[in-house]
Amino acid sequence: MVGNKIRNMEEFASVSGISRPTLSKYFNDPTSVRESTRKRIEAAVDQYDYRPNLYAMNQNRRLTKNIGIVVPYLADPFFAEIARTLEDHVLRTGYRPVLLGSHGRPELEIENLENLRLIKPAGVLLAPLGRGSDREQIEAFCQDVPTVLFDANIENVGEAFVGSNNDQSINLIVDYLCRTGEPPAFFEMETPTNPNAYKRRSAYLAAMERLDHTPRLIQAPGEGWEFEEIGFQEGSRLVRDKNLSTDTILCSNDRLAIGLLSAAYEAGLRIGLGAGCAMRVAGHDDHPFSRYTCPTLTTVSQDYEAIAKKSAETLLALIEAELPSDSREETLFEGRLIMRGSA
Amino acid sequence: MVGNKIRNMEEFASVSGISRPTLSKYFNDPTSVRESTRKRIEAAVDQYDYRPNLYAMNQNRRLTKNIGIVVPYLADPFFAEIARTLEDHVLRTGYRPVLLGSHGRPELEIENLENLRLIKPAGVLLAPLGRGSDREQIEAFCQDVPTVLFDANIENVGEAFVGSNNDQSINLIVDYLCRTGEPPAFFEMETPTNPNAYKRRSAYLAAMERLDHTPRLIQAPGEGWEFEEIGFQEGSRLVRDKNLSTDTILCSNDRLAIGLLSAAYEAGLRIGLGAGCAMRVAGHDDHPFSRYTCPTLTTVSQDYEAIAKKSAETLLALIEAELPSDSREETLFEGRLIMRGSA
DNA sequence: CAGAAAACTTTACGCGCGTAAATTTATAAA
DNA sequence: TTTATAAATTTACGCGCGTAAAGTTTTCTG
Repeated sequence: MVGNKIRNMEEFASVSGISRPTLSKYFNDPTSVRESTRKRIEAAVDQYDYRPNLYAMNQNRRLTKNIGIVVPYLADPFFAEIARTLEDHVLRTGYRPVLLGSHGRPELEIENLENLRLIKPAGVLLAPLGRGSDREQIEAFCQDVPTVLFDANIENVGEAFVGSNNDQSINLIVDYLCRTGEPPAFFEMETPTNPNAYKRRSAYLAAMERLDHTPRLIQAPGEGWEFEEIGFQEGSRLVRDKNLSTDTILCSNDRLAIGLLSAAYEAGLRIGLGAGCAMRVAGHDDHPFSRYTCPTLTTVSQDYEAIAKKSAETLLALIEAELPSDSREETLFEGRLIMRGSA
Repeated sequence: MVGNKIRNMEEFASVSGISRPTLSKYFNDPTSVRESTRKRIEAAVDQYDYRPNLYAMNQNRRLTKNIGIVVPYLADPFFAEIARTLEDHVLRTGYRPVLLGSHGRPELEIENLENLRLIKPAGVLLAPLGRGSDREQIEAFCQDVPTVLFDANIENVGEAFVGSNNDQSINLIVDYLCRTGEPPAFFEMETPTNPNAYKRRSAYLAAMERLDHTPRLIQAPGEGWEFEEIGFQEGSRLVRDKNLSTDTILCSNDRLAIGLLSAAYEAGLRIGLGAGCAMRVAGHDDHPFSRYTCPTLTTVSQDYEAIAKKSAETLLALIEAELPSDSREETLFEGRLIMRGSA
């Protein structure tokens, strides 16, 4: 440890014996300098504990090493988990993730994008709110900043989309449910926030038709992101009225299912597929909490890791290519059936 | 909308008819200019859609308007929720929140602080990991950057601490449990990650002693932040062995309780305070999911809003005072009993 | 309305780094 | 070794803004 702290790259250049332009190149991209020089620089960095001023670095660069990650709702463990995975992938490639949550509010989503503009990100990974999103503004943003959408698609917005194949996953679970008991009714929100919900609804309708069963939609009223509460309220009504033509309910997502399970429990209704059970419930997403519900929740898993990996890789490829891709790539990952106690 | 975009403050000064130093003052603190000038500037900002370059702005400033928020684990809805509340408070005061999660990893916690250094934050709100935290490094950081700790305390580190009064809240729930049934055993992690856990343990022991009951600790093995899983594992053992001297279990936090409830359900054990129930379970924190467990979880609420508000206010006062406070203030909020179905 | 105080303008310099161009040095290929 | 090529150095300028100092205008006070 040397007494005086290095104040800028100029000083660091003189003490390390390496010219400032070369140092600048190194800090911009360590692989852009010869290996021998890189080692010398890294030794000096360790010795003098120097780190370049982030603001001065980014001021004159057209693009920074920042990558924005925007999710609709950070308090939802599903998004928290996928955000965490994305952060890891971004970090590993030498970029700086900047995580922003939109708290379910469209105006905050736009504000987040505006704030991201200020930090001149190399690219953005965006999981849009869905229905509430201001399509025009997001589109405008995507014109300026390379953006990959994930989780929820907005047609023709962004350079690519990575999500899961709702047709396949809903088919999978409908098949399973029909094979092991009565055909399911579909439990969803009346006005879903998320476009996946619409996809899942039509996938359900198609699957039921294919299997020659009459579909049945149960639509819970309510707005916002308190899905458990919405599922609980409508679930309570459901178990009270008991005028259902089936004993099996497929929920549009796990959080609704969690609310429904809670309502059923309160009503003393036994859920599961064993004898003595009044009802079967299945979900969708393999939410982190779905293995601790009572009973544990049968669901379809989304491949978090694959979605995160593919999103990050697509964006980085886009950034490195330095030009907008000519075609908009859509990647869908398949769900896996997770058989647990509830159905 | 005028055709050409304004490229810098110089240009904006000429088109708006206000000198650049005044504009600079305005963007630094809108209240520092005369009201009439402020209105003129704001009109011009709207008209020309100009926003100053963040990097150039921050480069020469000793401190920025950034406020770091660091939490140990963003995938825990408790922290996600409190982080959200903190963000709101910070935004309202004209600062920019920068949210970072440590993913339960001490080295990442330090890295987060190092990254925060780079953006020269005006202050930091830190919920430390606890046991795993590198005390020395955090202490060094707090020397340089005004920091308020919340949720988990580290003795004499940071300018202030805001958390909840574990003595009071544990007393509250122990009292309640003893009054309504058998005195509780205490269910916790063998080696808790969080200092609150230690506080709660001793509060439990003291409360039991005060009430002339024999305390009983149940200590679940396991490391990391998968509390539900740890609670589930130890819970399964517990309901299998059934050699408990009481039918009432107080969990150190709600997430452990969620695991325990799940284990009990799997084992066919009925939880609650009614007749026919084999066991009572209570938690601590009023975790967002605790109202959807089966049965719903009786617990003690932490006052998220109050903790967030006080933390943010304390930090801002500190920043505005521009000098380290002479005494380290510790604020503890009281918990409220949330009576639900499980106990 | 005068005088003082506050707010603003003009002028000028500096921050820490990016980056281009010309030159020198190191490395690899023949 | 010579030669071609890649990499590093030297020199120089600019980015967009912070900010200090001195002068000017506006606003406030009585």
